[in-house]
Amino acid sequence: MQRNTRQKSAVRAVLTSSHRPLTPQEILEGAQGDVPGLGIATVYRVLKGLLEEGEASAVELPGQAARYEMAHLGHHHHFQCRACDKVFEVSGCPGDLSRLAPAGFQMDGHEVVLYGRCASCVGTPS
Amino acid sequence: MQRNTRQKSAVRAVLTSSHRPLTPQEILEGAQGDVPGLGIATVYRVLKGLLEEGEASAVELPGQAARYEMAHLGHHHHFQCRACDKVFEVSGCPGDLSRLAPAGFQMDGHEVVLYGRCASCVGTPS
DNA sequence: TCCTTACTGATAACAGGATATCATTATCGG
DNA sequence: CCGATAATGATATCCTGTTATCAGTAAGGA
Repeated sequence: MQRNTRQKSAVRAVLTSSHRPLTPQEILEGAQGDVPGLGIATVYRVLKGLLEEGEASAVELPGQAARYEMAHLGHHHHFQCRACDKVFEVSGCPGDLSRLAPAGFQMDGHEVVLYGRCASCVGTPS
Repeated sequence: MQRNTRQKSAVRAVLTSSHRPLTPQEILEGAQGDVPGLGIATVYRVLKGLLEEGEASAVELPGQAARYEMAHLGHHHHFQCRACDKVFEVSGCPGDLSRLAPAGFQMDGHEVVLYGRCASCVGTPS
């Protein structure tokens, strides 16, 4: 039987209110506002459950630990700030890139990551 | 003083002859053809040197350990085969993607990864 | 050729991210 | 309100990729 716990709700709330993918650590810190004693193990357990149920999805970027976001309908990409390392959603998509695939290769998907400075870090010295 | 060793030459040769980014493990196995006793520590040491001198560059893909390739001039991307996991070079580029960045963000680069099946894995059952 | 010392190989140690363990807590059907 | 048990928190453990250690080896200038 599946129970509704304060911990699970808190994790879900943090993911929902943040409109960018979060690391388990960020989720932990955010959810501890609601559930002070929350532990990192629980965050991982809840995330695992949300992934299995399709409620959340993992976001993997080059050279980075996985981040998590609530599952959205539709294909989208991400922007990583080189100053604060936060990852943001990007709604657009360059479109069909299969023309780039080498001859004889069969392409079925793509990932795009944009890099630069987010609105709050523009102008900040590196 | 810097010495030219058989180990260093072997690593360089493997990277040069393979036209795709290789994991340290793949480099080890390839270079052991030339230098049977080669150890993984030496592969990492040589790679570190090549990176510092700009001879090689690291290729990081989402959720993957770093791979290495000899430094090329020019911007390019990669294709990862979902069947054999090998990574291949892609010469094209979708072009300027700054229109995708959220308003107020300052974009200075991008990464694109294509997924699918490489020429040798097309038709292979998953 | 000899000698200095950079380099090597084996392996222990490390790093971090994620999972397993286990006694305790708290959810929720009855 | 109880009681069975799912879920939790603290922490040990795992895991994989990478680096440090150190005695032994070999590159290359003299």
